[in-house]
Amino acid sequence: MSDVRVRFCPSPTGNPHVGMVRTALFNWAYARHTGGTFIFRIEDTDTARDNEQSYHDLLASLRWLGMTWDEGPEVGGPHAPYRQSQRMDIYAEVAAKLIAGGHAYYCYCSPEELEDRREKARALNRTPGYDGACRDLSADQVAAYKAEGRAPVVRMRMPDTDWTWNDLVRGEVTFAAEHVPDYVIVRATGEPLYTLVNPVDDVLMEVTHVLRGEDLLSSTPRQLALYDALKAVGVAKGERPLYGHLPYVMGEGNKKLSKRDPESSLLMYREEGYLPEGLLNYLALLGWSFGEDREFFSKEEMAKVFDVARVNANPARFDLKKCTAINAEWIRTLQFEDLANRLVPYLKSDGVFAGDPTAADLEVLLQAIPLVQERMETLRQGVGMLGFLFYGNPGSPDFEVDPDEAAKVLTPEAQPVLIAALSALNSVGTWTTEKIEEALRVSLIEGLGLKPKLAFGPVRVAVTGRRVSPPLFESLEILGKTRSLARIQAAII
RNA sequence: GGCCUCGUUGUGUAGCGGCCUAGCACGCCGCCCUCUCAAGGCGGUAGCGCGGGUUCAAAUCCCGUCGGGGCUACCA
Repeated sequence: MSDVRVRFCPSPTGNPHVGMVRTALFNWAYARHTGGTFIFRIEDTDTARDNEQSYHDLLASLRWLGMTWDEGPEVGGPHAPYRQSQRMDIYAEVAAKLIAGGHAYYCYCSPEELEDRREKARALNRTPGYDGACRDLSADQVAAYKAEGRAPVVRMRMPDTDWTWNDLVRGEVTFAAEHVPDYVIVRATGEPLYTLVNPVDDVLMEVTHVLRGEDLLSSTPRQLALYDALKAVGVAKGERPLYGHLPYVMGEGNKKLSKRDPESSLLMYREEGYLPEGLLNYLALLGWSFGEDREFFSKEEMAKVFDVARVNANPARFDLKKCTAINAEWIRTLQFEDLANRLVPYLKSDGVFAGDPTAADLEVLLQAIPLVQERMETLRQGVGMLGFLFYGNPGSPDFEVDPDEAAKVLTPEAQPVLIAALSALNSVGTWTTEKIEEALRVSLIEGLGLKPKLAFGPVRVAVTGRRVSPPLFESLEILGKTRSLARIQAAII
């Protein structure tokens, strides 16, 4: 066990999204690669935006993706609890120590006053940060503010030094002291902010490597300062954590993939029938590469070779087509039974199965898997390809031919084809793919002199309801003679 | 506006001074295979943002410039 400790610490607001998953994946992979510890922490200190549903979605999502955490909600650990909403007393204590040590102070400026002064700073082309007005208030001034009924926030007293760190993915990054003003760590209500709780917990949970989104790059200097202060008051003991800022996952049009974009929603991928393996594989490619021109790999294979140093700094566009292509590739690698099992929930939710499938249903499904496996890109697409095998069963919808398809293919000219097919199939003795194919070829290709497309098209639509279907002869075999003939009969006017 | 950051085909990347007339994958186009659709095979399309340096040699190093993005909260 190495002493690498990384964490994934989302805040439970809204739907889990893919950028978040990518961050989790890189942290997870780094922990597994180094034999370190993957910590899962919930940053729910913003009571206005956090919600319980989102919290549950987060846990369910990581579980679905198969990223197990070593410490965190539901599994516990030496630094429990791992939900910040349950650690408020800790933050209050730390804040008090920081104030006592002179590293933070009460600030009585009102939001309006602050905004006013920020505007003025902007007008002078200065960084519009806090001007330090309350840094050294006299007892009288404090008393006066209190008499006005003002409730103070707590602000960090930033030392007058430049901040440099060696970013794991970007190399050396420096912020000049003047661009990192005193910042708020505790609200006037007494609630601690992200600016406090995040670094404090990283320290308390002994996090060694902070791998997070690029959006937090500019908050790093403040966290370095806080770390130093925590050390000065005896809360922190070891070294500063190392920071690595992962590039954004962008959506269409060079915009950061926002939670509102449908493509960003992890839940959507699950509903559409993306495999965890496929999604994770694709996400790994955003900002990182396996090397050796290899793009298809499992998260375990990724973990074997993953190194933060190889992470790319430039933002990556999320490409749904490529994501889908990789998912399709993953589907093709699945064992028949595995794929069948994964398909069942989708067949149920789309109403193909009324409830749990019967043993007979399962048998048919398993037979049909080889016909559809290489044809579907998502599990949900499989439902559309397989439905015709089950429609008309008790509890399932009735079988019917898509009206558009019927209009195009089941024309009056197709009637002789269907009649010939019906007769030919009726005399097939042993109902096997080979016999079926032979009968239809003899009857329609040789007998009627039709091109294959014109010969089999009407039969395909009559039996499967669609112009695009799994291979016809195999489908007929699986469907069975009785139902096959009945469907062709039904298409004859 | 200020600060930070990023810049290889449409997209994701490989590339770490000569092996690059820039490789791979997805996409797109064409052909083959073929009962439809896929899968598979073969071929094609398209890129180092721009300008200066440094060097015998630059996609690779330096500077500038332009463009994108982020931050600039009592959100995270």
